[in-house]
Amino acid sequence: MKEAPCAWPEGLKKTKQRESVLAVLEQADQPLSAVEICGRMETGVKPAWLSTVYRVLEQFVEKGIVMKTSVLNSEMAVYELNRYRHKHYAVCVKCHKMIAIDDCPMNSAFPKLEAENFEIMGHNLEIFGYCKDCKHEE
Amino acid sequence: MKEAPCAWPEGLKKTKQRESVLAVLEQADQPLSAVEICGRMETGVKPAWLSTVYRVLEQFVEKGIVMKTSVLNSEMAVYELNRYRHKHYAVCVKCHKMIAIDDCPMNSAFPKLEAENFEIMGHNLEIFGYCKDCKHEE
DNA sequence: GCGGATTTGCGAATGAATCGCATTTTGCGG
DNA sequence: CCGCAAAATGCGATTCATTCGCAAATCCGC
Repeated sequence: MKEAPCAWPEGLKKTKQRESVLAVLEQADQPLSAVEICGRMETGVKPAWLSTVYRVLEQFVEKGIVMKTSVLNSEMAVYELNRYRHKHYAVCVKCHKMIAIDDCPMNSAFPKLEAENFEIMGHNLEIFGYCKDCKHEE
Repeated sequence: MKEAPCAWPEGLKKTKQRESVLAVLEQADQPLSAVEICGRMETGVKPAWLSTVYRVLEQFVEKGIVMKTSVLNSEMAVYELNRYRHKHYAVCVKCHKMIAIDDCPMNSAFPKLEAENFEIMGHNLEIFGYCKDCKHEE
C-alpha cells in the first residue's frame, strides 16, 4: 500500500515511542486497544510503557490522526488511524459479534453541521441488536 | 407526555428496584450514568445499591428497552430509554461539548442489514471534531 | 401462605486509565 | 557540535467504573 504516511502532527516532538505507536497503527488492519498496541511495540524497535502509550494515543486523538472508539459494552477503548473513511458496525448486544457495514448515506447530514462551525474530524456509527445466532436462543 | 409506558420485559420479575430504575429513566431528559441513576433513586421510593443498578441496566439493555451509550473519551457509560428514535451527537474532542443532531438520512442503510438477519434494536452515531470554541484556541 | 427460583445488599476484587515525579530525550540557538 | 530548557518517558501508585461472590431478602406460581 503506497498511501502517503500520516503527516506528523505539529506541536509534538518526534520520539521513538510516538513513531512506534504510529507504525503499529499503520500496520493494523483493525482497531487495537492500548494494551494490544503496547504489546505489538515490544516486538518492534522501541517498546514503551503502557501509560506512555495512553498518553501518546490521547495526543494523537486530539490532533485528529487517530480515532478512539469504543465498541458497545466493552469498557475498553480501541484506537485506529483516522483514515477519514466511514467505519460502521452492527453489534450484537448479546454475543458482541460485529458485522461490518460498508456504505453510509450519512454524508448528506454533514454540511449542516459544518455550517454550525463544527470541524468534523471523523464519525462513528454503531447499530445494535441481535445477530441471527442470538435472535432465537434466548 | 402520554406515551404508553414501556412494556415490562418478559422474563424479568417485577421488583421495586427495577421499576424504580425504569421510572428514573422515563423522567430523564438526557442519558444518565449508572451513578446518576442510583443517586436519583435515593430520593424516590426505593433506593438501590450501585451494583444492583448496574445489573438491572444490563438486563434492560439485553431486553432492548434501554440503550447503553458511551460518549467519546468518557470511560463512563450512560443509559437512556430506547425510544426507537435516532440519537445523534457531534462531540468536540477537546472540551467534550455535545451538539445534538436531529435528523438522520441513515434509515436507507437498514433494510440491507435486516436482510442479513440482524434484528436492529437501535443505533447510535457520534461525529467528532472541534466545536467552534475549540477550533481556534489550540 | 409455601417453597424454589430470582434478585438484592454489600463488600471485595478487577481492570482500564490517569497521575506524579524523577530521569531521559528532543530540538533549538549559539 | 554543545548545552539547555522544555517536553516526553519510565515506573509505580492511585483512581474510579464496573463486576463478582455469596448470604439474606423478595417475588410469584401453586
